[in-house]
Amino acid sequence: MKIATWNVNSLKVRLPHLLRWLEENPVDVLCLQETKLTDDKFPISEINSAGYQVVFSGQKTYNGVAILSRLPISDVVKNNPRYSDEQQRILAATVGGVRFICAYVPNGQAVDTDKYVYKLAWLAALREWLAEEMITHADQGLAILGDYNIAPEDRDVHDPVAWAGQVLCSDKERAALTGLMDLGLTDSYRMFEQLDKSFSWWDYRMLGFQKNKGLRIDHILLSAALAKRCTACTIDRAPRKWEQPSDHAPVIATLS
DNA sequence: ATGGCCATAGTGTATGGA
Repeated sequence: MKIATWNVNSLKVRLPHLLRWLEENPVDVLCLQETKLTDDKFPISEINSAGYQVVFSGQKTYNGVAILSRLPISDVVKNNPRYSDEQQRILAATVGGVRFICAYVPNGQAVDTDKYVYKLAWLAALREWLAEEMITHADQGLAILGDYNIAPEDRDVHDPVAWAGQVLCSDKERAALTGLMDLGLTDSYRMFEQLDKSFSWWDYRMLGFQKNKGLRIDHILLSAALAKRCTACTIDRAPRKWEQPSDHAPVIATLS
C-alpha cells in the first residue's frame, strides 16, 4: 500500500497537476491540503474518473483538506472533535483497515502573533485527540499525514542559523511536534537513509527551489503497527519542476 | 544587490502563505 500527502496550494489551479501526478504515481491513498475550495466546487467527477474515491472538507479562500483513495472510504470525521474550529484543517477516514488523518497545521505567521498562539493551541488539541485515537486504532494502525508547518530538526532547514527561532522552526513548535511523536508515532521519512538537504517546501521567491532553499515540513507519521510495515519514504520533487507548481512536493510512504 | 512569488477576492490592492 502506498500512501502520500501533498499540499497543492489551490486545487482549482492544481487539478491538472494532481491528475498527472496520480497517473505517474498511482498511490492507494493521498491526503491533500490547501484545496481552497468550498465543497460545492470540489472536482469530484474528475477525481472519480482517475480511479479514486474522495472525501473532502473545504471552505472559501483558505485551508481545505481531502482524502483520495482507490479503496472504499469509511468512518469519515471532519475536524478535531475536541477543538471547535471554523477553519477546515482536519479530515479522518478509514481505508483498508488503516485509520488516516489528513492534517493542515496552521502556519503561525510569526512567533508572538495571534496566529502563532492559535497554532500552538491547535496542536495541543490535536495531541489530546490523537492520544485517544491512538488507543482506539492501536491494532489496525494510524497514519497522520499532512502539512505540519514545522521543520522537526535543523537538518530539515536549508539555513538553520537564519531560521533559528523563526516560525516553523521555533522551540515551542518543535516541542509540540515531539509531543505528538511521544504518543508513539514515527516520522516515516527518518526511518530510512536520506540525502542531506531534503526538503518538501521551497519558497516561490528568491529562486528557492532552484537553489534548494527549502524546509521539510510535510510529514507522514505512523503508529507502531504501521511503522513496522513501512519499507520506504520519499519526497517527489518532480512536480515542483512543472509549470505553475505548488510550492510543496508530495511525500510518499510504502507499507507492506 | 539581501530582494526577487503566488493564490484569492475582486478590479486596486490587501491578506495569507511559509
